[in-house]
Amino acid sequence: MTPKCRDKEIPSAVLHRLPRYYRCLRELIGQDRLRVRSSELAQMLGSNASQIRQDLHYFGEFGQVGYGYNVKDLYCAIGTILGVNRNYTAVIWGEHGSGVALTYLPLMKLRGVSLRAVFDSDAKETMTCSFPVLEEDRLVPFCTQNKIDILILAVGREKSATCSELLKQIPLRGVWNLSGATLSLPGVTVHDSCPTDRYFALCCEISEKQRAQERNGTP
Amino acid sequence: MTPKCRDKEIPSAVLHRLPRYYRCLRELIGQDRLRVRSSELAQMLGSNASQIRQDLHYFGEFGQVGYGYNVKDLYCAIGTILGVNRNYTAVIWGEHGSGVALTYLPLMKLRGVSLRAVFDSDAKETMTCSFPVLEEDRLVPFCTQNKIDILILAVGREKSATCSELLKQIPLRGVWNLSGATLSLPGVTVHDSCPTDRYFALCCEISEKQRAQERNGTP
DNA sequence: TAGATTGTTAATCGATTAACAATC
DNA sequence: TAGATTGTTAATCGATTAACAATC
Repeated sequence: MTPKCRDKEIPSAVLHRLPRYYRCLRELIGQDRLRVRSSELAQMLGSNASQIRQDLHYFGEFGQVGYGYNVKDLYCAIGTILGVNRNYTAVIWGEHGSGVALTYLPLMKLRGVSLRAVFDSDAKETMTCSFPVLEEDRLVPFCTQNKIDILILAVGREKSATCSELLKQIPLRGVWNLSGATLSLPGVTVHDSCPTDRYFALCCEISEKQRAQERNGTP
Repeated sequence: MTPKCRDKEIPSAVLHRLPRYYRCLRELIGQDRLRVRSSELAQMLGSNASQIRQDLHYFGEFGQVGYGYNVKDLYCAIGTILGVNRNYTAVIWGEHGSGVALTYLPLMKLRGVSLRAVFDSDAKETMTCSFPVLEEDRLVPFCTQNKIDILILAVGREKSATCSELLKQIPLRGVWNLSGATLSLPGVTVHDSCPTDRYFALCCEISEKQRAQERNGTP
């Protein structure tokens, strides 16, 4: 039941769906479900049974023909693929409170997320934080000494331009870049995701619908 | 130079890239650039000149052969497509501070985003907020009376199950669903994006690399 | 004019869905 | 056993990239 060691890389579309599968399975465990069919997973995720089987197939054979999947086994297997039990350590680098703000999102309490510190100089007065809030000049030594794996970059667009140089001094494994600017850090896995973009994609779709209505004369 | 009224729907891949184009063009305006080539945009975005031209082509002909694109014109045109000047109004619904926390992200100060209120019962003690923080029982009347367009749902997974009924009572245009749960709201455009998922996708990729290294015996 | 760069069609690539033999 | 459901291959669909004529 251990994940296959495929030579192929995981297709990016599959990789980005895995966390959703993981959440879905955690929910099923909460409901004390023991087995689940690909068709059920598909329904929960608004996807397609074929896709579920196809996706899981990249990692091995987790299911049993005529039965389905064992919920706990599949949950553990996907957890392993996601690296949840490697317990990567993380810090947040924000400004004007954006760093501390992120600690209030449900994310930070999840299994597999080990937040060690927040760097956010001017946050102290405006909100309380249950993680240590440190000064920016401690960023490089702190991350180096504590072998931090992941940095969550939540500074604004303007400041982010100046961050690259500092980040190059830290032996990170990955950066989750929420700043909106483009980072180039050789050897470091960088995932960009600008929260703004999702909001405006939603606006765009709404606006499209409105335009269509206006064209058709619906008042 | 006004966007074409194509009958075709915007392909989802294109729609999700538009906000990035928009950000990119704003940066160029900040640099007082007047014109830009598709190849330059491509480089800034880590994409492909062909793709830029192909994408823009869905909306009309913004460029000039042999010259490129006028930065300001293109910026305005994409703004129109995104619906920025429709100035959709929004509220946030969070809990345990997650709602107020979102107001600290740079998002909320952008043009085209009109945040009107935050509903987050137990946030008041932990942080200050520059937007009105209201009690949850005012959610439905407030949104209805003020004709709120978009609701940003930032409550936790558990609570979100109970939100649907309340949300159905509000005539919203769209919901940006950060809760991780699946919402079904007939007639309302819903965009799901669970911040957790991006973090774990990053972990997954890092973990994959580590596995590959371990296989090859790199210590 | 000549060089540059678009709009647009065609070719390629990857991702999704359908179908079904294998089998518990 | 018979029914159910997987793993897996094949077919379809959509998205990306390449190529080039049109033209400023």
